[in-house]
Amino acid sequence: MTEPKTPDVAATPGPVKKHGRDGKSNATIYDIAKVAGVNPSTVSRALSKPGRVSAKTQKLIEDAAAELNYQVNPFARALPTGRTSTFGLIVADITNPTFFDIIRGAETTATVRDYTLVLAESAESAVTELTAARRMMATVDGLILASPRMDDDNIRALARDKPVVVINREVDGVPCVVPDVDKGISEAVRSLAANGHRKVAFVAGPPQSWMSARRWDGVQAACEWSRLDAVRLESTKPTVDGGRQVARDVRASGATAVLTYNDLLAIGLMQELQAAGVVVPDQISIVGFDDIFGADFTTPPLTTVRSPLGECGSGAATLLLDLLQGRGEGAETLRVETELVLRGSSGRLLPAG
Amino acid sequence: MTEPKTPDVAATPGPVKKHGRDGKSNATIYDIAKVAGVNPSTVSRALSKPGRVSAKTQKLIEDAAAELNYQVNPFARALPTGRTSTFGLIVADITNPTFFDIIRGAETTATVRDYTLVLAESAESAVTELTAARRMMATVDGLILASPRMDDDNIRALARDKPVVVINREVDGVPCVVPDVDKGISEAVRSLAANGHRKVAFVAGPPQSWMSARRWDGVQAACEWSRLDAVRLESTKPTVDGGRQVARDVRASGATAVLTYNDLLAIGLMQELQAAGVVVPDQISIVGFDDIFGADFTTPPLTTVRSPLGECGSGAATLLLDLLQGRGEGAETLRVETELVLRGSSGRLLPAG
DNA sequence: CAATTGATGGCAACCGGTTGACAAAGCTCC
DNA sequence: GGAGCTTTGTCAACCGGTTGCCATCAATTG
Repeated sequence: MTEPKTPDVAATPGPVKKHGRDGKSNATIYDIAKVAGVNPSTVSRALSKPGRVSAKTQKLIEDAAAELNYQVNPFARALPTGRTSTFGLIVADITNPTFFDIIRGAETTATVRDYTLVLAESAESAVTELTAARRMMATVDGLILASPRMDDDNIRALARDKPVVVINREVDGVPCVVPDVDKGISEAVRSLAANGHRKVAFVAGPPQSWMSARRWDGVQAACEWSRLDAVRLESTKPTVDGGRQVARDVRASGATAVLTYNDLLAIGLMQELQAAGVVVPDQISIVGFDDIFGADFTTPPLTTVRSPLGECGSGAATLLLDLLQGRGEGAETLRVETELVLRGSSGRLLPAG
Repeated sequence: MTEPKTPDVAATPGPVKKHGRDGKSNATIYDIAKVAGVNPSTVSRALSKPGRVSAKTQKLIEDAAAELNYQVNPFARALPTGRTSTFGLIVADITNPTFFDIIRGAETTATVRDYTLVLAESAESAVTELTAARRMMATVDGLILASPRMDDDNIRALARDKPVVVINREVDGVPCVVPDVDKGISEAVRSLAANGHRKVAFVAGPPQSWMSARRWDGVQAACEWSRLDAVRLESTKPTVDGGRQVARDVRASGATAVLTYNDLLAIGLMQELQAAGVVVPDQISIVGFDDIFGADFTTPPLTTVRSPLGECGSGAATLLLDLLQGRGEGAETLRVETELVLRGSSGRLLPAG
């Protein structure tokens, strides 16, 4: 049944492949066609073009397919069509828990809609990122870039080739999913103001991060509104360690409340301050960004401006898949809300003891 | 140059594909052959079989390929060969941070060796897992199963088809990567014994988890060695929430030290105990497993038996790729060491106040 | 100098599913 | 009963590499 069509080569069996395709799992539409007594192309149509063949033939073919437990060969399908039912997700840093939820959201949506997720990381390097993106482009139907580091033009160039969705950054002409930071930030700043704080520090993230710039803008605006002083501090890297390192600057700044570019910085900062005997939140209030996994493990648990990361991931995937399946608009930007998650690391400012 | 070979169909242009392959990025070996003045098959050989063509022709072809900035079409290659330069990783639960490091390790190794990682999750369901595995089998060269929930026979069945590597479980006849828990556990138990504890509770994980069983075995053995009492408690699910729920049982058990199946349980348990006014570690010592991201965010930071998860991921990927590239042995098991990470959640037992 | 050998490139079949063109069959309607 | 239209299935080309077999040609050897 499944013998090769060229009987002559069968004479030289060749090396026995340990994991050959000689199992029972490799029925083709030709096999089905033979069993059902129709032409292979009819089988193809029955299996992919709904309604193109008569109900009777349809059933015949489906039965045969089931009997042979047929599964399409994705490569054979991808070759002529270009469709792969696969999309790529490139994250700046797999180490960073911010992306965990994004990955999860994207993966879940992919599975639900019968797509497969392919994952890559750029190690925070624009060059690596572009390389990975190019490589992926060949094998996927579309691409999601989470917090991309490459410049806008490169992103648009990729988007010209296949659908691309960007997370955590706005790029003209490309569909994006961005948390709208204003609501969360203004909630946070108002809460700090209400607790008697007068001077707020913002610990910035990587210089090339679009989102860091947005957050600093938002903090400035909100502070102006609430008539608070805002100072900006720089971090070396957006990690727990970076947070520890910036503690000195924070104390020197004289601010009684700190917002950090992300939760990792906040956690590191809090650890270092507490180690130095500073009581959080009595002496300094700390507010992070993102509400990553583990943000509530700390003592006190971290107050943070939550970005719905899972929603970002699934939203981006949905946007992309809609685009792929032709029911997408164009380059629309999906805005998701941020909100303040009030926990223990921020609160009333007590008079210095 | 790149016009279709059937000029008649060009008369009916068809719908303009927004993301067609009409860009400049789709040179084929035929284009190269034309430029270099050789046969397509020669191009194919030059590009994949080292030394099969003369150095002169090789150069000619490589230049032409570079000029056209050619990239192989992975599908066209996969179709006749079955090779895809891709492997799959199925994790029980993307939500669970245990897998983050595993994913990262596997992804890094994949990239280094020019493979692509495809990710899927099974949502802790054996059925979903098997479905995902089957689906993947069609598109990957090999598979890594991290903490699989399906039974041994199904794993072996998959392994018969293509190379499979299992993480966090031992399956006869299949290469595995398992943390050797004994060292870490005995360190942990000895430390507890030295601190005056006499009764230790173990909070178990999912009943079908191989690793949970191993850890319980290890705890029993170590306790016997150190002449401690060991009691086993059950958790509803291996999460922070599950840890909270088991707090009542822990207190009722009379144990002064607890080892939990994983860090999430430990963290939840600690939160709940602290909320009830129990002082950790003065009244109860808590030891987790895995040393996941965030295990040191808690106050006190969590003592835990570290499994080198990243190493598991990269080790499994290496094992798999070696197998794929023919330099693997057979079903060898890679054992990685565990070690006690002593932090603040365990320590000397103070006399009850 | 002829014969043997090895290196090199070309030919053509093949992987498995897709799709435009077309023909046969079925159906309606006058 | 036949013209005209719609359904349904077949044919064959095609996607882009891979590879066994063979022809060619140059190099080596007796």
